[in-house]
Amino acid sequence: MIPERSIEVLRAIVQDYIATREPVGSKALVERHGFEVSAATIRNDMAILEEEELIVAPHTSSGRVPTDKGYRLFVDRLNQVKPLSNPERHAIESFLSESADLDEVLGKSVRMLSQLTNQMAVVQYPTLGRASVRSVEVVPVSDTKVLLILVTDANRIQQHVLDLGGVFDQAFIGEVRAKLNTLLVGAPLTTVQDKLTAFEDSFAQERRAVTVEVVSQIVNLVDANRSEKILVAGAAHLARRESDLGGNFTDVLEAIEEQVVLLKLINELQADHNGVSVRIGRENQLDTFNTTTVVVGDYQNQSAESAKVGVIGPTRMDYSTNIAAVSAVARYLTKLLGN
Amino acid sequence: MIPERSIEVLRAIVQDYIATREPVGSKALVERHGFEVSAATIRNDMAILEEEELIVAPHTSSGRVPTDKGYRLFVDRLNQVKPLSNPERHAIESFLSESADLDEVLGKSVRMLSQLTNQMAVVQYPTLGRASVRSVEVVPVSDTKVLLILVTDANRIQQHVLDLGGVFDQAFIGEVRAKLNTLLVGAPLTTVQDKLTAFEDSFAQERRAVTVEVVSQIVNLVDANRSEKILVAGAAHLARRESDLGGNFTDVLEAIEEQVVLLKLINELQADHNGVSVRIGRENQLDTFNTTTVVVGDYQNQSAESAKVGVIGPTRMDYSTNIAAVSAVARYLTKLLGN
DNA sequence: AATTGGCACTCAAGATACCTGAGTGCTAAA
DNA sequence: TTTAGCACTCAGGTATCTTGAGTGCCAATT
Repeated sequence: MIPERSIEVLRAIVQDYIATREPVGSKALVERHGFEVSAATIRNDMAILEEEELIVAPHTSSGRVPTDKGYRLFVDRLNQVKPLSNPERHAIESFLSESADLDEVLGKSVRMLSQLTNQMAVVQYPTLGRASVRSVEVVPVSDTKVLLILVTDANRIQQHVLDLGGVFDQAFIGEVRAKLNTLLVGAPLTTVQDKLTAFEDSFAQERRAVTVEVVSQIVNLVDANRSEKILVAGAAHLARRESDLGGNFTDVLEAIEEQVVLLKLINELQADHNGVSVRIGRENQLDTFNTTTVVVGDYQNQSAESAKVGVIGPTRMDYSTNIAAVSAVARYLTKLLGN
Repeated sequence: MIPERSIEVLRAIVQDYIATREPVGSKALVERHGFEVSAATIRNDMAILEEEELIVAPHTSSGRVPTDKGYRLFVDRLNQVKPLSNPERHAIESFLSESADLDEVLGKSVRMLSQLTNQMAVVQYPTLGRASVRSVEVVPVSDTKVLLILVTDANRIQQHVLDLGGVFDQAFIGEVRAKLNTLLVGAPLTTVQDKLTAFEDSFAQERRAVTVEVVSQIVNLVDANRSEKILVAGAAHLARRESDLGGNFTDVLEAIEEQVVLLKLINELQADHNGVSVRIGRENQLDTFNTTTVVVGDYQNQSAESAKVGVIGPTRMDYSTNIAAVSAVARYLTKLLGN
């Protein structure tokens, strides 16, 4: 077991290193934190920490720097989450309070989280696996085109413009709309495809081609609901910390723009701390994200489907602030979208 | 007037510098380009170019580097736009051919342009100043909420969820919808606000509060149409060229995320070369964009409203490729959205 | 008048050496 | 277990040299 004071020393090292970016030495520790022992004693403690691989010396005889494992212990045991300041709480509330559609809410949230933390922020769209169809609309938008609208949730609307390939009459559109609604309203998304198998059969022969197209697009909309999508904000913050990233900043940015890797990354995390979960450096198991920490939280929408919000930054980050902010934004999102 | 050969020397310098990133010297020029004169002669030509401020020496006695003015002359007079390769053309066509709504088309376009050029790409949404209302839909999405949909254009749909603050009956919704359409269908966007001034008066007293809200949201949707929006892709490309940007990469990224500055920037440009316009370095008149070149083209939608597509990169960029790609994407967008 | 060879000159960038000081690890005493 | 003392290490700063690519200019040549 690691002695109490050694753990305190680790906390001090993490705090100082986060604050100053300099490897921190025994003397500075004694001075800046109220340790009632001499530097030599602290050095003994540091030897223990080094033994446990919680800190390392960048080169023989320089101060120490926390390892991923050190940060981990810090986050798990030492980090008292500092509550958001009142202005910050207020900002979140008023910023997100005006009800709006999903795109707006998520867009605002991710920008706000980025500002709050000075980190790059990400938010994932809910997947709606368990949701069901609320209504389907078919709206003419030109001589030959209609707009298909799929409403699955008070905040979630999907649309697609469909070219019917010829002029259509109003009655036909009405028929399509009525039949679609009869078939689909209330149906769970997972069953939509099945329910539509016989859809085109109920139309006159010459209309078949068009109705097939309609079905295929509806299915696409459903899939789009399921397909995972992510918003990102604050890339500039990440760029500013480039030097903390050990040079592979470009790779990180690329991976994030790819979205696929990013999705995988944030979906592996399961909430623990205050509903927030943290992956530090190599814990991400991806070379690209070797030097980054990912902090994510869950939020739930109306259908109790959950998705992630979070921030991504260098492992040398202000864990207290970031965990608090992510946790707060996740809670507010749940409040707002969960009704 | 600058002698013919000196101009050729400038072209060679620009090409070599773009290719190698090294300041280029007289000897290398003679070797790599088929000048039938000696290095000393080239040096005389270079003296002329320096006199004209088309090139500079980073330090006494090193090779030369083009100035903004040098690039400008290169772009205006020397740069024969290289046509896209066949695979590239094909990629554009097939990539964009599947008709889809505006969000999809623009999203795909900007990513493709970024890939084609290896630069950060941007695309602006059309402003629709001259467009008019095609239809308005009001769709219930929950007990107390409706979805307002404004269709202005076959490819342009705007939506907003509106909380009515209480339970509503179907007949009322129908009435709202009918009256809105009677009033607005065919009306130019600019007149929508006027047409709605008396809207709420036609409803029973107890409904007034709700209808006022409806009007205000419709006006918002119209404004959102007018408000300028931009998509960005390929920030990683810009990051990779960070060193060409003279260190203010972070500022550039920040300004681009701000969107406001970016909008101003690209809207100042008027098409000239092949329908494409180029701003080089200080020509942007913004310190932040001192070392970047912006290449933008116009595209038109159905209502003949135009918007911009383009790329942003360091002044040291491959002008031929970038101008060609921007021009091609702009043309395809016009074809696709202009019908 | 344009071109060229020759030559002295400049300066960034790399190599080398040296110094300094923060910080360590270890040992022996308290 | 803690501490003072001390020799040791090494990154990073500074100073000095060297090298070579490249220049500007001049006088000779075409």
